[in-house]
Amino acid sequence: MKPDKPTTIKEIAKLLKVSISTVSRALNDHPSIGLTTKMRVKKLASEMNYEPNQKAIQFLHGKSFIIGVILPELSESFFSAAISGIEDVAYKRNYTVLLAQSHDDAEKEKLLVTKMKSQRVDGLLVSVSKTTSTYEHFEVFRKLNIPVVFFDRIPPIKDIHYVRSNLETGTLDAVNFLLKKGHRTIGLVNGPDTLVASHERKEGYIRAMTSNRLKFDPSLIISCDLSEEGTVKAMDAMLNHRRKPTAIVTFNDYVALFAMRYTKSLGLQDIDFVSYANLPIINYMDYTPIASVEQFPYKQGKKAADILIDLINKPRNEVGTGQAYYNVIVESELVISKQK
Amino acid sequence: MKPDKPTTIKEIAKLLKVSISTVSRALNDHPSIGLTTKMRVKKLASEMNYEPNQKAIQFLHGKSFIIGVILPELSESFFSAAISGIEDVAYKRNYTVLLAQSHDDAEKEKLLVTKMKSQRVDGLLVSVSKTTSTYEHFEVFRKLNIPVVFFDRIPPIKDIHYVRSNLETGTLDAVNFLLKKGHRTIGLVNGPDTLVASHERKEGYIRAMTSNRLKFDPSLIISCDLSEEGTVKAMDAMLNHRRKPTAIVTFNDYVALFAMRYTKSLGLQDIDFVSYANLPIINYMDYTPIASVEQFPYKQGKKAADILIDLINKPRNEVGTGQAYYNVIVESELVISKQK
DNA sequence: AAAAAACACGCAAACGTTTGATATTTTTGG
DNA sequence: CCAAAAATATCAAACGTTTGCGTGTTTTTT
Repeated sequence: MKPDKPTTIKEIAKLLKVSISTVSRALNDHPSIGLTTKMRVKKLASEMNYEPNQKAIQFLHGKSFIIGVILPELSESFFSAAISGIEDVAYKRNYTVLLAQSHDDAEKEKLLVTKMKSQRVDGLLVSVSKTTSTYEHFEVFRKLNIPVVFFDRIPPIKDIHYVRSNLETGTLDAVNFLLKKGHRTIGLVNGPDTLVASHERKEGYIRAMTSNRLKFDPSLIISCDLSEEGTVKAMDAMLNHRRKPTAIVTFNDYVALFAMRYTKSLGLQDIDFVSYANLPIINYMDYTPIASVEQFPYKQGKKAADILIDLINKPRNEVGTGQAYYNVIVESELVISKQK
Repeated sequence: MKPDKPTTIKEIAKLLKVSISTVSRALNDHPSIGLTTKMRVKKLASEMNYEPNQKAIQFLHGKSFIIGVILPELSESFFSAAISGIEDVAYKRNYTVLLAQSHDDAEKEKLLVTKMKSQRVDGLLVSVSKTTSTYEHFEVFRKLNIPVVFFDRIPPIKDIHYVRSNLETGTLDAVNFLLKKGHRTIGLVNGPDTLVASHERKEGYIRAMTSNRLKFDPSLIISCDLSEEGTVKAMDAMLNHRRKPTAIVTFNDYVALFAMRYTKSLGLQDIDFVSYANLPIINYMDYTPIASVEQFPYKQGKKAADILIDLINKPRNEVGTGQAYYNVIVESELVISKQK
């Protein structure tokens, strides 16, 4: 067996003594090719294991059928779930996925954006890194009219397409759930005030309290830096509060774990925890939150990819003519843990 | 701002009134272009935000600078770590990564292989799905002389390149470690006998015992199906063994968790566990194995990608002329947990 | 001062495919 | 049986870039 170069349309044409264009059209079921020729061409093509050279095709009409995806960390289960959603719609709609992780490094992210550009991706899906503070590197894509859709971690700028989850409603549900269980003093171990996500949790918390005609006590919301030490410090404050909470909402599952481990080490067993994210690991924990706000990363990924591909195939938007931007909110939802 | 088409070399040439080839050579620092022209060209190019059209280049010399990666599940931390390794070398060596998950579905895997082929990847990195039992779909690549490197889950066929870990030495270390701690009766909750991985663990176990002049008791190795129920059943047998083990090696961290949870529920606290994989989650557990066999997925990914890219750039191997295959074993290593 | 070397640049082909315009053949209807 | 219509097939351009070869200048060498 020779080190074959892949079969080309040209060779098929030569062997069949027809023109190149005939072969091309035959393979694409063009109406102006006779049935018999079509058959002959297709037969030989499959015999020769012909596979159209996508590079040539992509080059020809300036489309790559590749979407670029830049996200911070695949090892975070949120993102690995999201990428599955992205992949699934991409493959369904005949695109392939060029993947890259920024590892939460703004510089790496910039570099990746350039790389994506030179690979001529048809569109870009981005969840920005934690350290990213400027956003001009995405402007190139705007100039080239290549759509960019942000998801989950979206930059604080105007006129962008994005998909994100709304934690406010999830938090509302969470607090309502705890209220219904009879809790009256509910703490919130929140994240840094700088995060939008912290703000949403807080708002949801407040809405739940006030809509139940309960007074909202700001001192029951304590921010932490999400580390174990930070969590412990926050929990200390929480447990020494004059109104000691009987239930606590934590910023995410890790904070919940830290907090639960700490309360347990103090011999406290009677605090109910509710958390966010619903990581798979909580299924393996000894003590788990009694409920979790699920953000549906798979769904978010799917939605984002769908929008991106829609944008790619949408008739060219004239920039300036009051472009519409997709701003999709995937509602979060409270999931009550199966009690073991 | 018009909906720009990207700048081409041609436009630069026209504006500068030089030939296309001059521009091309200038940009590539070809020696036969004068310094002044080079400067002028480069200046204008960057002003016009020129970015070479990779599609055209790739098409021209039939190289895509893309490596395809097919793996079962990104949500498994082994693979998400591996992909980071792959990515890192790929980017370092100027390749990009086309990613796809088979979700352990053999059919999907086949489809993906086809897709990768038509995208004309320069090479393929594969960890085969659990359900894959035939391997002809990879033969196409062999015919086209596109290198394929398997990693971790490698197919049982000859003449392939692969990178995998060797669990035998890790197991050896693990058992030795337990022996040194004074344990004399050590159990092994193993996986299904059909897995190579189970076999390696068993061999390591046996080697450790015999090399320490201890009699090897086959009844202390119990297979399970890796589910929670299966683990419990295996543990039951283990705990009712006439020689009740004081230490147990488990097939992986999940089995360890199940087993530990079960022993704890029985009020047993004095069994030492050693496990495999070293998942990040064990840092969050209440009871953790005292040591873990690490398989270095990041390193494996890196190594595999390096080999793949080497193969891509290696002068065309004439098939038939006694080709050499890379068979790399990444040794596993025992990691002793930091005691909290 | 003539020949040789060095330098700077341009021409045109090639990569594999699609596609609008055009040419050839077959069929149809009168 | 002929023109017109329908069916079938071909031609050639285009996509953006690289690169071997050729050619016209300048500079250096003897």
